Amino acid sequence: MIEGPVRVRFAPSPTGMLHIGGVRTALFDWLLARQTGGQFILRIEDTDRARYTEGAVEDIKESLRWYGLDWDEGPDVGGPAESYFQSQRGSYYSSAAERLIGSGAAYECDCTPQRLARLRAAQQSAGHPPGYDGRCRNRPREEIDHSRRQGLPVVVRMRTPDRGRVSFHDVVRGEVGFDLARLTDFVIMKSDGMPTYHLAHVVDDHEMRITHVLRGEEWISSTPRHILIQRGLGIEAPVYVHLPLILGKDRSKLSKRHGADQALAYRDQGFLPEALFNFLALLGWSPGDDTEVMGRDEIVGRFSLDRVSDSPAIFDPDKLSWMNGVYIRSMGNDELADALLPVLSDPRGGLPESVPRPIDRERVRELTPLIHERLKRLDEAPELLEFFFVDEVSPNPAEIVQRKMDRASTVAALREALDRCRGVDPFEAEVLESVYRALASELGLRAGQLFGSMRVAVTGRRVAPPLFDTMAAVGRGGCAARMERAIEVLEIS
RNA sequence: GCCCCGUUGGUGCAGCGGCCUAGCACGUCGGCCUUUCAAGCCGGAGAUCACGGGUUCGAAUCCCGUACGGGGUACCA
Repeated sequence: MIEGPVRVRFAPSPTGMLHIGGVRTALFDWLLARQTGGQFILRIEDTDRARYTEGAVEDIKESLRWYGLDWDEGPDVGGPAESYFQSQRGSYYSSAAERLIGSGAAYECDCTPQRLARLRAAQQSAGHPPGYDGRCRNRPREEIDHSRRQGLPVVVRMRTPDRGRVSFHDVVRGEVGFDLARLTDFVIMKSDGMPTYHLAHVVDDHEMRITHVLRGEEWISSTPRHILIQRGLGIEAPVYVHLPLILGKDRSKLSKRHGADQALAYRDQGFLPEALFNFLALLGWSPGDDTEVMGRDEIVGRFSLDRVSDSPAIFDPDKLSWMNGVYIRSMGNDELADALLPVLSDPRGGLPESVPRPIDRERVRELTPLIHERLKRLDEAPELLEFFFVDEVSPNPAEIVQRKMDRASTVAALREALDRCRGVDPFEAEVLESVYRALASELGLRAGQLFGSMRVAVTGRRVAPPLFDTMAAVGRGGCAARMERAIEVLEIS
């Protein structure tokens, strides 16, 4: 447990749609902030002009909102450290870079990309590790200024120690050490005047008084660079928490191949944010006992960094589906119906276009109980409810005929069923059941035989919600018409 | 190549030196319920705790090595 409020940030780079791994990181940030009464800050790291993607910032915000991760400072809500876009915080980075140059911790470099590429190629072919060779370490100021006037690109590099070790404490992994000899002078200011990630986030985390840095494990090996920059600037390091990566079921990096990897894809596939929240919380963390289904508040209460796993978390879509089903079943009827309405109305994947819009909300509320516990994802509803909304279904004759029956006996049974249909009063499940149970025994049929034929006749499907509830919902007229149609189908084919 | 991290049934997680004849969940198989499918309930199969050495009275748990997996090694984050 952490004593005192934390300040944590989620700092995505708007280079594409937000990935599910990013949401998990943001979730852990958020949990920590809410648990300790601290602040969760959203900061946009848009220092890479080449990879900037239009719409990515909107996607990040929309994703966080859908998952219920509200930020206390950042875009749209502002805050004391405004701006929360790195592209608008240039002066912080340039003055930090100047200080580093002034103290000799960093220096300017006018090596061209071509030279660096050649250097790298030579190192690789010679079997050496790639890295900057330090050509500009002691170049006189005038030479660099001259290059700048010539329009040559000039960057700022950290002067890294040639030997020694740097080590830091990671909450998840403990003491982690690196040999400085293999860390070459890295760029902190690019030639376009933008800082690199290494400089920018260190400056901002300090400026924004971030206490805990939670990020993916892929960052652990660049942490020594961040320590070096902090030392150069004379600022204190935050607490580092490197979260285990999320891998697919085949233990490779999560990607489109594993199904949805984009944060909002889950919304579009009919998952509930509460289910994803719960599921994602368990990716790299566990409460210590066998509890799995937990609501937001319970997770906020039980979350703890020292229970974060140090081995990768595997994303199991089957388990997510199961959990989503659990959350769907826990919803109230009207709540589910209201969630289903937009899904059913969707022109793509919703009910057929022939069903007039808007879809009747009351009707959906009546039908929801019939599919409630059969649903794992909201987007399964249109398929399950379709036959209630269309005028006619087309039953397959082979499916109407049940085991140990033939066409003739089935037709005879359906004729009787159709006949009884007119006399059922009121036309409700309970009455229907007693009428048709009686019919089955009169005909010498097993209940399953009669009901099976009727089910296919009325719904057009072999698998459907309980027959009599379904019939009551379809109504007397509809049931009669559909049974007539089934008899026809059997007779003409 | 080099550096860093990891390794418990098909899968996810629990286990933090004796309570482990290794627990829970997903999946799977069987049964009950039953008009189909679900849901629910009951039960089963499934792990020499990656491998090899140590330390210890005692190791899934600590140490070393090997194998395998992952991450990093940019004027990307």
